Amino acid sequence: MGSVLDQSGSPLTAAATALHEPVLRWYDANARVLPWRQPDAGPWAVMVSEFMLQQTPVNRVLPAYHAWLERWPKPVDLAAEPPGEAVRAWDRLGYPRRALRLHAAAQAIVERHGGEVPDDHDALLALPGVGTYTAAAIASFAFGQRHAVVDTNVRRVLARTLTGVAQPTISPTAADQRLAATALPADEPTAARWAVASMELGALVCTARTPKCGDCPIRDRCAWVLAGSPPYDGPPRRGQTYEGTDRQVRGRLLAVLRATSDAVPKKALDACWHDEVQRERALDGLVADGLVEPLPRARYRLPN
DNA sequence: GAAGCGTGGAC
DNA sequence: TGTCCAAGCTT
Repeated sequence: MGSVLDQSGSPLTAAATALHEPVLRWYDANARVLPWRQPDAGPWAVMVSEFMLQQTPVNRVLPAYHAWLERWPKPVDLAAEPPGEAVRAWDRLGYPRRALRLHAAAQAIVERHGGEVPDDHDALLALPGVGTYTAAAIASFAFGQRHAVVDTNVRRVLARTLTGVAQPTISPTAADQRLAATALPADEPTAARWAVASMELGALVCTARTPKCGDCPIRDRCAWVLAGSPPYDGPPRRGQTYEGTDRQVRGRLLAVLRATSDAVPKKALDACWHDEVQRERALDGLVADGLVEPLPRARYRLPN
């Protein structure tokens, strides 16, 4: 599939290479100070941050992140706890299955890697809850390796600057990965800096809603801006409904269980939602997911 | 490949 | 006010 146009030395590669210097300079001057970027943040801290940042904004992650690492400074500390404690400490970050997977990943790290977060991309990818993005992010941010780190920010930056469209495709594609790989600087340390810098540019300047093109270090070579910033022209992005969904019911049930370490009578859970059919379905789903443990005499708690 | 999975802030 | 969006993963 490798067209000549995708190989090094192509116009696309030249366009990408022209972005590196200004973006790296911009990052050095404008990067946010975030705890997982500090010198004392090891691979475990980076890994915890990446799990929490999957679909949850930075500002809401910060308090949970600090509490988590204070309580569980190493993978072995988390692995020694019941999974329910991870779910409780997850608080209201959302998608609590991530807490379960982070706990399972910590156990796998203890069992397979001597308690140290592995630096190998494939070993990372094999951990529960670690997909393409997170494996590349940990390998790049924590270990300085050269990987295409493709999240929604990077997809948007590349869609605008190189493809010339207002928004990336609705879901990630193999083409995104190829484009990001093409845009990656050749040498390892520069690639690692580019990964975090291009992501930060997407988070702070090249934003989804109202991009701050006036502050952008590469506006003079952005394909989208040079094309006159044409509006999004693609299939409608279906918004997520939430009110009345099983998700909402699950959230309410779990909120009750998080609030106490005691076994909760089913009657207390029944008060969460009026529709019995939906309520039972949601509760069954939580049990099936391992987020809730049923006990004798119609009682429930977070898993032990 | 689509669907399912939380929660809250911003405009 | 409702819609969109936020460092995705799993089945």
